[in-house]
Amino acid sequence: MSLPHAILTALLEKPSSGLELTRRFDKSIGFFWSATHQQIYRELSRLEATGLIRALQRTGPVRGQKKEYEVLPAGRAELARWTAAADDPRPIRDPLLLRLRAAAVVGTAGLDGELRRQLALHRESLASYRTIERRDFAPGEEDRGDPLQHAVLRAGIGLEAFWVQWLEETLETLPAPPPEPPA
Amino acid sequence: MSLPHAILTALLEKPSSGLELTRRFDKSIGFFWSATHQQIYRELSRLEATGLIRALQRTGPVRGQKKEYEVLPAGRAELARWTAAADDPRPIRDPLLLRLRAAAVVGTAGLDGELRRQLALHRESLASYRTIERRDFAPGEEDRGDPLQHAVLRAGIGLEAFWVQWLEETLETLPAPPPEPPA
DNA sequence: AGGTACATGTAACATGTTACATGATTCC
DNA sequence: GGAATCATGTAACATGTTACATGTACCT
Repeated sequence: MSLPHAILTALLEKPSSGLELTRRFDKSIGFFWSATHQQIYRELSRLEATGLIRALQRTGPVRGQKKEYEVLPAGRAELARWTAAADDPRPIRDPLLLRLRAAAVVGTAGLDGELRRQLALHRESLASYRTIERRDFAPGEEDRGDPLQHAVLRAGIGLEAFWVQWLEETLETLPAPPPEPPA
Repeated sequence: MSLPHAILTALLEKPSSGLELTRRFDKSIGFFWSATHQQIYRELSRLEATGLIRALQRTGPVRGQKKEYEVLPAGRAELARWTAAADDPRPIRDPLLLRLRAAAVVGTAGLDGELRRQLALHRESLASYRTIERRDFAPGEEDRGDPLQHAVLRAGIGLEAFWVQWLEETLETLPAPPPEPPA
């Protein structure tokens, strides 16, 4: 039950329409909770039906016309409750680890290349998070930025850094792949 | 599409019935890909229908009677293909990070206790993974255990260690919670 | 009038979760 | 024969993904 709360948070930060939310879920919020516009519209309808948000006044509900939502007091209360509620950490669930386990059974052919590919992608993510950190949380300058938002970003950086290091180590333990045949 | 491949891997390691698979998904495989028995039975039916596995001979298909499956050559081939296929890393998707972002908007009341709870749980997981590592991958003793399986375990250890460290850091940046009222 | 971007939505399906139903085997 | 355990399954629902449908606003 995270998506409704993600939307409540986004709407509290700034009342928005479905499409605007979709764009924000492609950027900052989407770094740790992605959602498509179909999910967002479905969830907006539910949140409105349960009285946690409401649409800002409009003459008639016409398709194709922008519809902005804002959070109602009940929505803010629900979000505050959820923020501090007991909820166990998500168990690890990663297809790449599954694939290593499968490779232990069916062989490592082609695995080396895929691990290098993943490594390159994680290095990219890591670099982009670090750029954001330098931009939004520069040290010294009188603590710009919310410390909680900084903690979230540090989590992203730490996780990407972990994967980079783990992939480098794992590539070393892998048997060398066959050399590329000359063209 | 990871569950079918998780099942193929498990069945290659050892042909099993649905319930036996369920138990194995509560242990080693489940550390990085969990599944309930309902999911497993549903997927076993599909894998059998698509010719990747088959049930070992039985007189009549009776409810309540054990049914063992084994992987067919097509299943092994599909697993090998999937192992080395290009598949982008899973984006981060963690409700706890969402909750921190929400707390930046609705306040940090009660957050401290929940972070400490999460920290305790991650410390437990970390300790249990390290115990397994000492047991199955003791150094020196002529490289017992598959290096790929060891890499998977190192990922679990690294991720739990990351969360422990991150939670410790984050708790320090949090404003102190109100003192407990005396009983 | 046509194209493009904006904006909201439906439909169908895949995956994951929760609750419940049914039968077989073993032990007392 | 009743309880506990083993074992397979159905049903209903929640969540997430993919493809498609419909309408508005603006520019040329």
